[in-house]
Amino acid sequence: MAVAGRTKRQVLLEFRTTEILEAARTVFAQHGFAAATIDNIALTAGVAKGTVYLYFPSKRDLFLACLREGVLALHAELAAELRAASNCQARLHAFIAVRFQYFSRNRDFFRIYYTEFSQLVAGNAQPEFQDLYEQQAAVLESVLADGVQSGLFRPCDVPGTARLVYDLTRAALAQHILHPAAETPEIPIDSLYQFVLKGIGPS
Amino acid sequence: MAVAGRTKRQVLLEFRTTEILEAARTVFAQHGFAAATIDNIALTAGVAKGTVYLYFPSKRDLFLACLREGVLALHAELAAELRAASNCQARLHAFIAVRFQYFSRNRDFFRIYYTEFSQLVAGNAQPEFQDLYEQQAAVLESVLADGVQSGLFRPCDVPGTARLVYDLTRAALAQHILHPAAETPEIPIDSLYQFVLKGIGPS
Amino acid sequence: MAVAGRTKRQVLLEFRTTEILEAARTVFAQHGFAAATIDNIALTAGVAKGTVYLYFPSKRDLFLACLREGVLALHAELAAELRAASNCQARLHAFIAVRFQYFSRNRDFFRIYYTEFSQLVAGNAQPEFQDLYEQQAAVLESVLADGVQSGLFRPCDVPGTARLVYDLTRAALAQHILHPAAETPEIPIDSLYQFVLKGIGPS
Amino acid sequence: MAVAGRTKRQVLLEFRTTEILEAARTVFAQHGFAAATIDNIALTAGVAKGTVYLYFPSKRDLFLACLREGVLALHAELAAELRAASNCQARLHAFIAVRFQYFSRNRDFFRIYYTEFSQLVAGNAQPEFQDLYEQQAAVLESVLADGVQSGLFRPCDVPGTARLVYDLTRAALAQHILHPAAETPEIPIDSLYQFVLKGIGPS
DNA sequence: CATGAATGAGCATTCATTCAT
DNA sequence: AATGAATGAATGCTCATTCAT
Repeated sequence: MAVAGRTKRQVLLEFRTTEILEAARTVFAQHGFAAATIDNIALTAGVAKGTVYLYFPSKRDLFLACLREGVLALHAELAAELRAASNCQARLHAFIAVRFQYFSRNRDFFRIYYTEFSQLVAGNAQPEFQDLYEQQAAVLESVLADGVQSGLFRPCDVPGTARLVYDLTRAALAQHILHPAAETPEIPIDSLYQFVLKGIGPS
Repeated sequence: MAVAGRTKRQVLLEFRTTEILEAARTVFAQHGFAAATIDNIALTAGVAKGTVYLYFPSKRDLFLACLREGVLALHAELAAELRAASNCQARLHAFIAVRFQYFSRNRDFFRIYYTEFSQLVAGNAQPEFQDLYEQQAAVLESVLADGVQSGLFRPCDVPGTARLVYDLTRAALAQHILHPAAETPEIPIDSLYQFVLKGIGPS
Repeated sequence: MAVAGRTKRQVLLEFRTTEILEAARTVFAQHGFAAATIDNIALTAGVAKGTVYLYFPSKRDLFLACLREGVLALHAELAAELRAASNCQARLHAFIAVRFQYFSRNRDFFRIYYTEFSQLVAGNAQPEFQDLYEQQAAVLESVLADGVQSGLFRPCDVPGTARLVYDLTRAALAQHILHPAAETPEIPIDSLYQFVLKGIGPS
Repeated sequence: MAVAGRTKRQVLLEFRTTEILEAARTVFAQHGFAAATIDNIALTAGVAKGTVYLYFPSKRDLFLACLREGVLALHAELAAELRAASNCQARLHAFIAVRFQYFSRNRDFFRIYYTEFSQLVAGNAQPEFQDLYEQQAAVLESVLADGVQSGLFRPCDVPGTARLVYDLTRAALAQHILHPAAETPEIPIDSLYQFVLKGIGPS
């Protein structure tokens, strides 16, 4: 009973947390951080305003929780795919493909992610988010470093190029999410992969 | 006399406008649109709050004026360099170089530019800004199209690739502005240009 | 339980609404619409500024609510008295008497009512208020029409005369409220009624 | 020369004063006191904002000057007509007719007059205006008193009845100005006069 | 636990008034 | 005398946060 009680409590806690997080993601994506209101999020989540504060201490924290949750899920998917990839080129392809597919499935999250990323540029980002960002860059960096060592990629400034590729995929995604006409996420993936591999110079 | 009087007025008008615009750029860059306050901008500009409204009808208008001014100056510089370039590869290089150099010189403006750009992704951008954006993409597109036709670039989806390159430069700039350690803007330019031309694949 | 809960909420809602409405009436009567401030109203009501906006969406709405509430109460009293009156002359007397007595009891409201009425003249009145005004004029008109038909009143331009009498009572009330020396509302009522009936000409 | 110089100055002073006063009347009539702006008045008068303050020390003073000017002109016309009238009934008729005709010719002024009058009810009117008002009431009162004494009017509470008649004409005017359909000011005058004389009772 | 009424700091915007030219 | 740029106090309204029920 005691165990079941605690479990039930745990379940409810998680349920509410998820519920509010999802509502927040939707609202933040639609209006941006500043224009989103706790009222609107609570309404969307189907709870009272005060309830939001039982689960998240502040609006900013709620926003960051949205960000963290999405980024961690993305990282998990990416890690799985990278493990499954056989060589560096496959891992590079996986890096691009997973991000494309994940964000295509979670467009609301992408809007939040992209907006917050732009805060990085303004120098106002949360340290935690910056760390998550750096972490991903490091993953890609190691893929590139392996590739260069094994001769599958041509020698280059690995950290700089890693960031370049990282940023490029984000930028391409922004295009893709921005112009939802292209409903087929596969094509941009390969096209992007080819661009990264061969550039636009003459063969 | 009349001419002098009008000139004096004109001068004051321009002076104040510039003064306020510069203050606004600084404050918007530091805090973002929503968190910036007119009070703060006025204080920074060294004028009273009401004075700001003598020159700009609203906070939003002031923000857009910052954006417009910077974008137009950038476009002007770019147009001059493109005219001076001898062939498509030189023009592609100029496209990348001018943007890099302009934004390196105007970092506050870049923050505003980048943030507003992220609003494009959220679908909340001003039509005027979207037009300016599209216009630049079109410029790059024509450079690429010429290059493909003349064989200097390999055949590709020109509009898509143009956006890719466009977005890549912006993303690389974000990196560069974000990590101001690298005070030498020349290296990223060439490195970026090489990346665009040859990708990272093995030669 | 549910009923009690809902009732309690209902009670609080009505209590606060009334509380704010009364404060607003006082403040609007004292300063007029433009010079009244929400701050002052909130202070008078003993609530915070934001609370006012929980019950009324805007200053203008609050003002109109004051107006509406008072006018509707007046109309209700008038309707009851008119039903109780036996003939047209009695109804005319009731029309005058009820208005006199109601406004004597609600002087703050009269100030608001009278001020807003003057907006009618400037052509800036709310349509809703204009409707309420016209409605009352129509009531009096039907009293006069009946009276003319039954020979109790002499033939005349009924709509025009109705407005004349309507306006006259309002004007007389303004006098009465303005000079509160005469604390006996009965005398002006009969004196006014006699004036309406017989004018000032020689018998 | 000195005389001419002073005269020229005098002329200009009067010209500007009138110019601004007329503009103010128009703007106050259109927007009411609170919503009227000095900017708008200056623009309408064709002078700079600061110039208004050379002729009138404050917005409120400008408003009161509008009021005073119009009221004094009305009083002058009324005095002339009263002197020309042969007996009390003629003077009563003149009282009604002059006011009707004057305000019909000066509708903008009527709006200001009427609005300010409603301030009297709220107890916020300027003492000066109250005096002007009382003065007119006294004029009418003496007409009525004479009439009662000479048997042309039936005995009544003279002061109270004077105010009644006074207010009635103002109210009827409001109707007339409010519903400009009736472009013939003569009819309401006689109709009003008859009402005052005979009331609506059966003959 | 959940609620939602209440709070009040905060901000964009307006405009009467002043004063240097 | 005339101007109009500059001022800054004033105010309607919003919304994150708190807390009594």
